[in-house]
Amino acid sequence: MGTDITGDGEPSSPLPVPDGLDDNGFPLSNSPTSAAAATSSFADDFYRSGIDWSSLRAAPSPSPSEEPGKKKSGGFLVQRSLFQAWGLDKRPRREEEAAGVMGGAEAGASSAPSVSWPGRKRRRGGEVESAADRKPLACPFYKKIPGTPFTVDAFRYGAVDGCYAYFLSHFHHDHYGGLTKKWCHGPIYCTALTARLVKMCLSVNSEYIYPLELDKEYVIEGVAVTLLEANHCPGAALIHFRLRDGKTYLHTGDFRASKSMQLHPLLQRGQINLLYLDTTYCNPKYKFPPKEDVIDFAVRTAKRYLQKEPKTLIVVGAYSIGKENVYLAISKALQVPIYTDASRRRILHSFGWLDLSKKICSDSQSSSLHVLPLSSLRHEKYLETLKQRFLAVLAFRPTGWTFSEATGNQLDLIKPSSRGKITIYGVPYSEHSSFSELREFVMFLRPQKIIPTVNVGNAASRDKMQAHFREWLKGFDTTIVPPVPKSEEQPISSVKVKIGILCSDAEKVSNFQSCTGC
DNA sequence: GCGATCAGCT
DNA sequence: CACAGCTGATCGC
Repeated sequence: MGTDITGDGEPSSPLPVPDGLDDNGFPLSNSPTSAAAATSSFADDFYRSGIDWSSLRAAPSPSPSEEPGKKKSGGFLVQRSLFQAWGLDKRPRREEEAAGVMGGAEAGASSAPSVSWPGRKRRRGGEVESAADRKPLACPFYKKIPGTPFTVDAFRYGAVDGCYAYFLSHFHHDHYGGLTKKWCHGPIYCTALTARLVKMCLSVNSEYIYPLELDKEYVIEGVAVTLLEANHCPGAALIHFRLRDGKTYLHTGDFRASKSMQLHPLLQRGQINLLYLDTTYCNPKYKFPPKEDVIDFAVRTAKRYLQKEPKTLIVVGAYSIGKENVYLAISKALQVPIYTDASRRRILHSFGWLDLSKKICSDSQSSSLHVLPLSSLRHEKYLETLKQRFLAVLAFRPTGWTFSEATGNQLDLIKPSSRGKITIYGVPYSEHSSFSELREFVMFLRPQKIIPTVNVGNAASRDKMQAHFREWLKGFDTTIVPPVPKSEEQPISSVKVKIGILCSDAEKVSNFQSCTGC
């Protein structure tokens, strides 16, 4: 598909990787299926296309004469130096173990390998390896940003060789997995909202956390970095990188593509060399309506049920963060406060989203609108206990999975599941792009190359996605319009923001801007 | 006991 | 299917 972007030549000799993984962090199949071949051809394809992935590779044998501290450009980056520079000359004592090498759910861990590969610890049926025997996880190549010392959402691999800056796209478990209060592998860059959650919920040391404002260009390790609203959960960001040589990459983290994104000056047609794409629903079978329509449907449904039975408890299922607009809209429409437990209240209040905060109450008795973990919607205990105060329960389970070929965009065709006085509606409220939204986004952007970041654990699924990408980009030449006039050395940034100074908590809070995507 | 991780599950 | 977790078991400290 793409033409050579860099002409930088072939990557250097591969890093030593743990047994059982290829040098991109993909598991080597034990069985002689086509999966192994397809895996390597997938990765090879990216290598062949001329992207220089070598910058994230440590020198084959780190030269002892290498000056401590980081090298800004050229040559290899040696992680060891960074630890020395920080006086943290210590690798983690226990490397993360090789489990879910595909990087957790967002990488399709469960579709990847039911095969177990060497290095994976077995706990059941068989011998148990000791922790010391375990091999470290390899960071998969699609989490690394070529030509930079950056990774995105790569916290479960311990210290990643050559990585000086760890970006966190948003605060969902499958992206921050591995982040704990013991984190000491390097600075973490994310939005201010995500930064607060990382500190509050994971107790990560503030000295490692660097909150960035949306739409502001920062220069980090010589690379211009801008975070953009991702239209996913509060604090979620697209990450835009502009390298010194003019190459431009966009990492979508998790996002829901929208028409308004096309208006962003950094997302103009033909300006992205490499797109790391959230391909969660990159399959034509995933159709769902705009979020507004789903919210409208939930509000209408709630009103209808309340009319029939005024003593109805409305329940909205939600993960830690995300889906706030569903229950906020119901709260506003029905003029009822939102009850949820203390831990979620703490998180929601931390958003600094005043409209939401003022609706939250801590007394379950005084509210007929409750927000629960999605898992509680299965257990009927909670619903049962509340039946003492309410005569009926109407629950919403908002997820992009709630789709049906038949219903498609027709919300009124949704059939709830009912048992007694308890009714549960699965509503197709998605915080990821639908297939058609993905297609429109990609066809607008016309990136030179696309790396899917979700559903990559399965070779067949990767091939299907690549086929879609080819189709979408067919007929367009892949010449990238330089985002800046091609002339002499470009200053990397018009608005330079100093990075490397730790903000005080007060500064970080005052920097907070209300969540535009909410 | 506590925190972290994993298999299994939805 | 698997969103983005949760649960219970297990391990190291």
